[in-house]
Amino acid sequence: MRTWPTAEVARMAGVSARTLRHYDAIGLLTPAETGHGGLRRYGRSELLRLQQILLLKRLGLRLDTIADVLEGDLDRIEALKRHAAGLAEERRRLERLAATVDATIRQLEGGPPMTPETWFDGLDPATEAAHRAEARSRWGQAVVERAWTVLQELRPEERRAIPAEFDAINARLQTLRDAGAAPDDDAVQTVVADHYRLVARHWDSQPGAEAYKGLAALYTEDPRFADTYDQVADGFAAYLAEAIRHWADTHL
Amino acid sequence: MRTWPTAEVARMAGVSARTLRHYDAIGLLTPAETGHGGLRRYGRSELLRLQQILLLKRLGLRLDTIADVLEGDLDRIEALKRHAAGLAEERRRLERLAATVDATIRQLEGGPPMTPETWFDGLDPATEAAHRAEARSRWGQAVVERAWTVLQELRPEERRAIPAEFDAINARLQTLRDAGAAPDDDAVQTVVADHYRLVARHWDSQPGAEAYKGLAALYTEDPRFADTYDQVADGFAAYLAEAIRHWADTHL
DNA sequence: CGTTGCGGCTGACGCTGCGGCAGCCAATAC
DNA sequence: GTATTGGCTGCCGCAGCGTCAGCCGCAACG
Repeated sequence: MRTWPTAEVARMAGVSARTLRHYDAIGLLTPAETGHGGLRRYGRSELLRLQQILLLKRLGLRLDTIADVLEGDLDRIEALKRHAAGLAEERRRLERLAATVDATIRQLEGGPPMTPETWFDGLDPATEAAHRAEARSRWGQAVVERAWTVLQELRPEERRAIPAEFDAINARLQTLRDAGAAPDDDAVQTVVADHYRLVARHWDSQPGAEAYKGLAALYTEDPRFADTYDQVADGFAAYLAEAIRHWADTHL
Repeated sequence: MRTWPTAEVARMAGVSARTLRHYDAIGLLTPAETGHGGLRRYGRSELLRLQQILLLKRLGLRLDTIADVLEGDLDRIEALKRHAAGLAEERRRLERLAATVDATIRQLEGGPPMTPETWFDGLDPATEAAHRAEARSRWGQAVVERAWTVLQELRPEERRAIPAEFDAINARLQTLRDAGAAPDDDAVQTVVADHYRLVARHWDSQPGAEAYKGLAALYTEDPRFADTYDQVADGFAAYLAEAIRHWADTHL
């Protein structure tokens, strides 16, 4: 049977000799014979297998998955469909991430600040779940989980509307703060009341003092939130949190 | 000044202690003080820096890029815009790749075969360029480069039309082959003449014998082409190549 | 006073798919 | 005799940590 040395196979297939050695090392493509000081020689069936490998690799399959497919442990079509699903998911993730990046750029350039519905965008599902679980354990189920599910269930036009309302409230607060008003100032507390009503509208029940103050803690202690709020103005998150705590203590 | 130990910072920021140590190791985030057996303590400014780091990381920036940004060596907006461009490119790549995967699935399930314009889809630009360069060196500039540029410059409706014409020719050849006709059979050679005219139509000049035989070599020796053609029927690529070589020898 | 436990530390390996380099061997060409 | 191919075997590097393993210091508990 005709056999070919490494370099020739590499040239024919358009891959490097290093790659062929690697495939040998991981057992993906074993030469037909290996003798005479380790010289590899590949036969026709190895070339065919290499074609299959490169075809599947071109589609983005992992090498171990390719091995499974070629060993018959895995159905090609099944594997490719799973792969396609993964690709679709990755695409969606990238789309969300790109949107978040664009929003950040606009914000840095002086546009409207980043909005709540982008807070969790672009995280992969595992990270996202971990963040939510972690947030839950820190501030209790009530605060984060409800806010989260509420955000998820809103219709798109509602989701787009909410940030603007928060922005408006933030702007009013920032104006008062610039004017030197303390967090427990009456004017500030009036705005906080609006903030509470806004939050309550998207809660599935009226938040109690604990839950509302938990939200305040969220603003300052979770860097993802704190950062967003502090980009309104430096220290704004702490200011808002202080105002909320005072309002909750006096009104709830 | 108040300082916090590793674990506490980790909890506040929602990252692992290991991550903080890693950031220290690569010089991205150095603790305010490190004493008493290597104990790390972070101050307020380190926390702020960590917030910045996590914000940028969430947007998908690489850690060394983040370092550059935070050191002021790189403009945030500039970096983010470059990143956004990269994301867009990656998305396009994934889209093309997904299309190729879908086409492959349909083909494996018995649909129409993969078409020439998907051959190079989903490769990253560097790989693609390398493949083309490599193909050029093997079969000469004329064959691959022209075919490639021609494919690139076609209008979409033309690109969609070409594969069908090739498919039709392949089907005619396959019929003859099934009937036992040799590659140099007159009937086969007539079909090859049509094939030549089809190829010539998309070439920027009439291919000579060498170029046309180079194309035949491409069909059998480049796994990307060979695989596609052999999925018409086993050994079809070799059959077609043989027929082409004979026709070229007698007609060009 | 010993032990357990917690919280911290420092390596070092693992993952993915090779690229690239150093160092060595064998056959061939000059 | 020697310079050139062409092949081989390690091993490092890449991104960003997760995950041990192994050790230290300080506290509480029996």
